[in-house]
Amino acid sequence: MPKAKYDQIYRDLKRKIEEEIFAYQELLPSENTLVEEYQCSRNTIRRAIASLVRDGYVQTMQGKGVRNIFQPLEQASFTIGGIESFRESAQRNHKKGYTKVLCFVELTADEKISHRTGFPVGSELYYIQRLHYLDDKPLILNHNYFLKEVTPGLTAEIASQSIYEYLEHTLHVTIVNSKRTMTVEKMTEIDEKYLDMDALEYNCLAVVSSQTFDSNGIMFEYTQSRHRPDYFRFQDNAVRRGTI
Amino acid sequence: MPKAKYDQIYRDLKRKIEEEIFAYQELLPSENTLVEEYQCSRNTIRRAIASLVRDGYVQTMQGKGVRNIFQPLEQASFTIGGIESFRESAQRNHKKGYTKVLCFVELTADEKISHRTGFPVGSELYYIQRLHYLDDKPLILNHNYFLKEVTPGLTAEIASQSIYEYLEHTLHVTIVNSKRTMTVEKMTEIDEKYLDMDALEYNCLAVVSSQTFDSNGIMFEYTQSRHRPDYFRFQDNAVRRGTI
DNA sequence: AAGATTGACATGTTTAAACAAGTTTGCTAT
DNA sequence: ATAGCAAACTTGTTTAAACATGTCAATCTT
Repeated sequence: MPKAKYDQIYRDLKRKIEEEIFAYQELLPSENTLVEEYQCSRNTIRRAIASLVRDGYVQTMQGKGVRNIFQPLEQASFTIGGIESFRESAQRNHKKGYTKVLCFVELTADEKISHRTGFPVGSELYYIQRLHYLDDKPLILNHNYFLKEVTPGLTAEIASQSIYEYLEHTLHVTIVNSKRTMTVEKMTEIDEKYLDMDALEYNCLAVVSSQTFDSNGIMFEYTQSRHRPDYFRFQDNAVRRGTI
Repeated sequence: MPKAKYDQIYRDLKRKIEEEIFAYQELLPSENTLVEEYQCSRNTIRRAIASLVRDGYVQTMQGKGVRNIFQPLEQASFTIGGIESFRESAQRNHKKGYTKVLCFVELTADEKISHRTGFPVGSELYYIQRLHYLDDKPLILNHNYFLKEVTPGLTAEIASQSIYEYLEHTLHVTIVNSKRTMTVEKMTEIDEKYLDMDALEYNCLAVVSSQTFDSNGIMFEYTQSRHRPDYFRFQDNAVRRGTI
């Protein structure tokens, strides 16, 4: 599937790091060595390495080399990060997940919705409320707004499976960019009703709001995901400017 | 200060986007046009644009152009994202911030600390507990562990000012990479004591744990930041693989 | 009028080369 | 023995060129 050479090299190096073929704190082979190994130009190697840096897998040091700083982390809980659908995340964590559609309506963005979501007033939208289960526990309450113009033909049936699969494979909408904001919010009655939080004494949720853009640079989705706090974990890697 | 050409172009384009010299949803000038404008090669332009993509400022579209998708966001609350110290964040948000040191001790990592922080057992550490105030409100309770070997001479006095300024300007330690994990945790008695949370009925905190690496790829800091939820906001931009 | 083709132009990938700048190593002159 | 230096590495920046691939509009064909 990945046809670009730099992407193949990136994946191969990433695998070797994850499988500890390169040890923690060890230096990777030099760029020129990798050029010979992969039979490509130095630029292509550097591009693959830049991706590993961005992932927090390695650290480059001018004059010295490229150090492996990857440490496998406990996957105790459900982890997000990157652009990934609930189904993909569930699969990656080897859990069985399913989705219940609580509400599926069409509506037009008024002033209030526009301000909250970023869609222009008057936009024709699908509004979907969904509950995501992982190992039979309701973990995420999702409020989705999709721009009808970009995502025509959406149904409750599709929403109970994977909306993203429908978008990508049927409508050929490609997701390119997603701006996310994470906050902590007081739990509402609706949250309490759907997420089994009685026994636990949390009164807050982790809330992830995201605006998603398609390949035309059009924002076609606004989603608010309300996560049970005991199963929420977000990973991130920040790199000093200049490396990418 | 930024001497690299691609970095200057990146900053200039970023500024033009922020000042809305390029309108939202407008296409930027084509790469070849920018090549003439900035008198550089196409690769250098492409590198600058790649940085803007990573920031979520623009979106590239093969065959079409580069679209500005930047929208100024409400900075109502304290925002983190990127590698930035508390002092820098406060300054960027035009708030006056100060820091109170609650505890400053030296200790050696035992099994328990090692497991929590990722430092090897036996590491000589500074452990610092700090409270960050913004506009006279205590917002963040910080637990810092610094590797003594990399950060010698740290004092409570320095900790009450800016540790990062000391590291960068006095010790010339450059921070390169920071792995962060965000979770939501139940509030403890200590949290309650220091963060004025009585009136509000939150019983949770936003917790950011981070491991920070220096330019030698050595992890020299582990920090757990416990944020008052009503002032916590984390921004992020996820990009589909292949763009960087 | 509708459909197909072509050419101009956009970004995406890859190579090659040169030079800059930081680190390490080992030799040399003292 | 050691301080200093130079050579041989390392990654970082920039240019130039070629070709691939996607988009769009004008034009040609039917």
